[in-house]
Amino acid sequence: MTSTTRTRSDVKRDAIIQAAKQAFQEFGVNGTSMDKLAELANVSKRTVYNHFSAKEELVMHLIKEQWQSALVDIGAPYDPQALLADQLTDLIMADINFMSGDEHLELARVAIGHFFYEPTRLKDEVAQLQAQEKAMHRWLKAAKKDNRMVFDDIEQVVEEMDSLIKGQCFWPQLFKLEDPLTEARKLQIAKGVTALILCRYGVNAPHRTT
Amino acid sequence: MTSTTRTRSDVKRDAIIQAAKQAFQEFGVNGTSMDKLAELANVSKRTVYNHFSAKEELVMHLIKEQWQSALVDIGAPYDPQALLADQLTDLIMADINFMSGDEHLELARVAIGHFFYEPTRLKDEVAQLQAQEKAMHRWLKAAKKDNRMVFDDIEQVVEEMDSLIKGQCFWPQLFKLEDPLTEARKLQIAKGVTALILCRYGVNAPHRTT
DNA sequence: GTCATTTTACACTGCACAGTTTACTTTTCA
DNA sequence: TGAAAAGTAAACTGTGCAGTGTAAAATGAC
Repeated sequence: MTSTTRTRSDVKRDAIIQAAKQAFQEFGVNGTSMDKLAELANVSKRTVYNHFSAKEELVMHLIKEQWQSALVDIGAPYDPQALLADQLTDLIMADINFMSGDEHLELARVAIGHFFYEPTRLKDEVAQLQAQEKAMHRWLKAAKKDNRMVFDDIEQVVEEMDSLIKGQCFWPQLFKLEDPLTEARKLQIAKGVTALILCRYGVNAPHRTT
Repeated sequence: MTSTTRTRSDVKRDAIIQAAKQAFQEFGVNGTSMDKLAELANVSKRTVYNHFSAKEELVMHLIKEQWQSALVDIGAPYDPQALLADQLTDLIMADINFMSGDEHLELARVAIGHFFYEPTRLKDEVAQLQAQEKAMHRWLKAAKKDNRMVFDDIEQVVEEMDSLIKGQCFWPQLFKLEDPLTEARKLQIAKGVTALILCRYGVNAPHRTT
């Protein structure tokens, strides 16, 4: 058992972080007073300030450290032997699982809500996420080199896939406009996106010139 | 000339509305005090309260009345004579022009920022926008009946198009992550979406079973 | 020119909330 | 077991801001 958080201090700290994550994502940073937060964490307000010298520091801890550590490496390199459709669906599923996972969604809600009116800072935070797209990038490039896909502008393809995925698995969930996705629904979406992309850019499909 | 706003009262009122739209979208409702707002509008604070009894009322005026009146009817019914691709590109262009128009973008920023942590109210506001999708809906249905498109689930097709459009013409602009779209770029995106959708659901394309 | 309406300046109330201080208690661990 | 470290409750400070009250001044209709 590596998990038992040791000192009482650590236990309290975790309680604060969990309560903050929960409250900030639900009511927003401005909608959560430090008194309310302390109460939710079952901790005295002074203890909160012993761990985080200011509210903003707590917010930044969530956005930087916690969100950082929620990042997942989306693996699976291109495999010339396997079916394109299967590989792509797997890649997309991995992306969907990350994007629509509770941890990511909650922290994204905190970050986006907090930086909504500060485009510069928001851009910085979002930038680190774009790294996730690199796996898709590499895979597409390999599939093209292997002559199983055809496209001029890889950025366009990535953007189209990204839009399709986020539009169905991220934005509606971020704003709680829709219920969380079931596994079946995720797979259905992944297959839909795969079909769309391969139909257009897979080698068997007819192409229209841009 | 129908435009000369008559009474001085109306002039002031307009100044307040314009200043509020500008300030709320840039700094957020909470980030704009009534004193600051009055100053921006070149109006005394008391005058603001003479026109709108509370801050929230001003916000709701922007979101309800102003946003309402920014709605555009996206016309063009299905035409069995014309090329599918041309018609669809036109429809999408109309959608893009609306979605990424300054008026819509600014009011959306006010509304989404204001209701970020109130999913229920946000859902209501967003719902009225979905009406815009009806034109696309009708067109797709007509094209299917005319045997020039094939699909099982029209909702899926609409959602895919919507994701593609918003992902490239709305979300990045809403958060000011990207520069405003040029006309050329809009057309490029519209053609990209058209190609993707027709390749998959147009009658000449090969189909994969879901 | 006069009277009603509207605007303005500015002082004022009340509240919510970030952050601090104090006096006291509990936990840790050497 | 006892001293250092961490936690607690509650009162307190200061600030920013929504909204009000008031008396004087500008505007406009007739």
